[in-house]
Amino acid sequence: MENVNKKILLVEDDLNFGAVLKDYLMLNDFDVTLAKNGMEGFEKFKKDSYDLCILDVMMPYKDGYTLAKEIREKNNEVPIIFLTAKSMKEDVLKGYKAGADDYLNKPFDSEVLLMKIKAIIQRKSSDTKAEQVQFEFNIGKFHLNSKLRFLTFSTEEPIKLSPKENELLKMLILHENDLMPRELALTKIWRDDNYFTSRSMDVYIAKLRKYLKLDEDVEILNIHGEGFRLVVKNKTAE
Amino acid sequence: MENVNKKILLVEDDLNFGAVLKDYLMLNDFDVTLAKNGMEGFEKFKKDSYDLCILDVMMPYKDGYTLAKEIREKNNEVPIIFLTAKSMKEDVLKGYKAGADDYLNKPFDSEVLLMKIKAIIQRKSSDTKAEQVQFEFNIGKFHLNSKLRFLTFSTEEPIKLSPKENELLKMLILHENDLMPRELALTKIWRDDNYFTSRSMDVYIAKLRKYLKLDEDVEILNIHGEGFRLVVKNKTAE
DNA sequence: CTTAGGTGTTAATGTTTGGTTAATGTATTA
DNA sequence: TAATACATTAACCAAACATTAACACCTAAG
Repeated sequence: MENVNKKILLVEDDLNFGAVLKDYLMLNDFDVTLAKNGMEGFEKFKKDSYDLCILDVMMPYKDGYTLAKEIREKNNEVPIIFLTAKSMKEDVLKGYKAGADDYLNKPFDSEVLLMKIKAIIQRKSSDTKAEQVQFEFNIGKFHLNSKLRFLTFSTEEPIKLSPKENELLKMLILHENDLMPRELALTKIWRDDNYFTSRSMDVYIAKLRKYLKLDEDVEILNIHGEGFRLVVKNKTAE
Repeated sequence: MENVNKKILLVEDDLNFGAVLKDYLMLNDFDVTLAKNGMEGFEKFKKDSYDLCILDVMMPYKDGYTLAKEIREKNNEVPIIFLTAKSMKEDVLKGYKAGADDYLNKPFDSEVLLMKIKAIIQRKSSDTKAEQVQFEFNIGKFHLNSKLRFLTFSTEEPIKLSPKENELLKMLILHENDLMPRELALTKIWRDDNYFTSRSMDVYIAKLRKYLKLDEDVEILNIHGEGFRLVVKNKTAE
């Protein structure tokens, strides 16, 4: 099934209900992270990248609307579904203003939720997937086949890349000459942004630099505190 | 309002209700095309391009689900909202399977519909819009790329700026020829306004002056007790 | 079952960069 | 002309980055 790897952030203060819902979603092959209040939810959101957020409206410390607004400030793309016991018009309007994609009244039918999730995720991913089918790239005198994870330099034997090397190089190429924010690579590739994943990423940058030495016109530069930049010098007409 | 030019295809067989809804949406600055059944709806869809489709489910000749599927075959992007009198679970599921973005039970509140429309359309357009914050500036013979933190003077090698140098220069440029209050820079960039941060800022002003010496027409002047002013002399037409 | 190879993380160590503070001097204003 | 604001250079420290090595884990072949 295609739900594998789709990550859902579920924020629900009713621990009982939250656990049941989490189990149900995991049975349907989603990768679910449960947070028990808005505060915790936002922490988890910042640390990882999700394909969908399901937020309870009524929560202590930080309600669902407030959380949604904070999430929207960080990320204007990720779909948000609200869960609420009330079905007051004002609440619905408030939800949409906070950037909701959908709204569900409790108690709701689990199959309906599943359908909504699928509909929303499918729509989203088809938006971005359009260009994401590309897996062959030229960079300097190199050619990257990111499907086979082969990096080829002119006529030399192809270099076999590990999954992480491959993903990182691809992301750098997609930002060629431009900043690739460190945080982007960490949340998208490492799926976590902390001190250790950041050190790990440095190691991979070093590995890629070693490969890329074959072409002296290709270089990975650091922008202190921001991220990395893959540059190609002496570019001849493409 | 930003609803102008957003085109909605409304397919509704109840002519009375359809006309009322169309008027309501047009009052809210949408450009609405009304079709009175699925057949006509599909014809109109093929002939023009819409930002949103609102489909009644129960219609003679061709029901809303069938129409939605036909629309999806032609266009996988356009958002679809279903209207239905029934609220049976099966119908809801069927709707999502047909590619719906949302679902509304009749009778519904017109404000809620409006909110859903706005939420959906806004999300769609923001997907493609790619937030364009300004990060490139020209000042005298210099060019500043504040994303890469590069200050370039004609054909020379770019000068790499530190984050603080970059922020400060950007703020000066945004106040070109005008006073940039010391206090503004301290609160925005240093996030604190005291004796030491103020001395620190002086150090950065000195650094920037050194860089800017390359163009004798560009200068940072002090306004005693107030702040600084970035001036460009001998300005030729821009 | 054992082990070699591949993959990724953590550790250890050194280098670079960025920012503050200090030291010293000059300009402005009351 | 004293007090305050600004200017400039240099010294210093912490954080970010770079690189190599060691380690843990898994898988597939022997």
